[in-house]
Amino acid sequence: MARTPRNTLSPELIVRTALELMEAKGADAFSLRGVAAELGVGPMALYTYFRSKDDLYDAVRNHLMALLPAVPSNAPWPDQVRAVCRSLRLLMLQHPCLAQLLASRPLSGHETARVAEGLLGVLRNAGFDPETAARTHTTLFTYVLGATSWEIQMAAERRDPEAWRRLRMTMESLSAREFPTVVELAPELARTTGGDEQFDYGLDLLLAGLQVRTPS
Amino acid sequence: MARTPRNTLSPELIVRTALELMEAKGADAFSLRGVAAELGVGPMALYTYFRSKDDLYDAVRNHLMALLPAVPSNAPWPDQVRAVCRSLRLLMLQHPCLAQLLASRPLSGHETARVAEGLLGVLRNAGFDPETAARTHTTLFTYVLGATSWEIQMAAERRDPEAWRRLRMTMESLSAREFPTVVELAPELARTTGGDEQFDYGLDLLLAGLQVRTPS
DNA sequence: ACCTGAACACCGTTCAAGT
DNA sequence: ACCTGAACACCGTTCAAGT
Repeated sequence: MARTPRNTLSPELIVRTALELMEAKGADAFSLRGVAAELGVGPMALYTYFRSKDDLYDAVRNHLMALLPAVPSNAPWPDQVRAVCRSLRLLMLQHPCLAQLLASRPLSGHETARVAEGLLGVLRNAGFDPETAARTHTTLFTYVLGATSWEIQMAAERRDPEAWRRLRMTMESLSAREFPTVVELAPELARTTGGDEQFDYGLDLLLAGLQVRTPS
Repeated sequence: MARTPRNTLSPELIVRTALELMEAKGADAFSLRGVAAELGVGPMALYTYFRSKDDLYDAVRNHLMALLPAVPSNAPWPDQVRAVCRSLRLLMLQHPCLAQLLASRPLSGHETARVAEGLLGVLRNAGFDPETAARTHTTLFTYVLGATSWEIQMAAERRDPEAWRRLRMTMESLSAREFPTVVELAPELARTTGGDEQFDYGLDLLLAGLQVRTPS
């Protein structure tokens, strides 16, 4: 690793390098010392730009959340809601570490403001009162978070042959007397661990429930 | 810490001690060396019972998931679904580390079989076809996971004065031109970050959407 | 089998110092 | 201001050895 000359470091460069490392080796394997080594500087060089490792985590999370596209205008509100939720899921799928970053660290507020603004605006324009709009936003956001995190985890598990073998093993060894339905529906369960169809199914359930309460 | 005599260690004792440490200091601060110290043994003593730290994580997760109560029989199926989802949420609230344990490590399959069996059985008895039952189970499970994880994280943030101050600050400093709806609905948003009411709101949305497709 | 003790290859972070 | 280098207090885990 060549030694980097002075004054070539920047917050953006560090965030970009950190993100690359997280996506290459997984968010767990990531370390400040690793980033520093990749940049060809000593570990302490990073402390000029970030006060701590958590600070860098926040910066990476903000960097990723800023990539969220805007809400499409001129569409029925259910389609707009769908678009926001799908965008967030897609971003998480493209950057799997985002799920962990959103779940682990306290939020500064800025990152989630964009997705909140998108959803809340759509819901308010649709005629929902403030309380219902806020409740619906939290529900939709946490659904996307949970569904996509689970999907990512399951996909990772399928890629790891050892973990996948273990899962198949225990699924097959489940007592048909203790878990009759799980055993019976094993093939269906395997097919519903992720994918666009599964995500949209849950999203449509929420939207269908919401349309019952539609104002106007 | 007194030195523990031989043959007093057991997997159960280690799991219980690990769980206590995780709940006292948070899942992040938890370490094998810490557990060993608490038990009054050397770090390597634990390796007789667990092959690795991840192995111990799995054991703690299994231990917690086994605490899930059974599904109430003799009730309308929507009430049964509600009961299962609420039980899982309650378990997560009582043991906040469970959220992280479910999200971080690959699953052996055994832990989730019980909640799956409960939900799937209820849905199949209600008359849903296998595919719909499986899809609905995944949707409900991931909703509970996402909603409760978020709730726990927000509660932790409120307890940390520094993090809470930062969040309030950025919420108040949000540009009213860039984020008009978030600024307008700030009080409502603050009230919908968790709690029984918020959880049930989302759950009822899903159930309402589901009842549209009810067979029979 | 059950457990110890030293050692290895890591961490994040502090502190004093250099430019 | 920007960065180095040594040091501190930790990690999980391996390995050889003891009982």
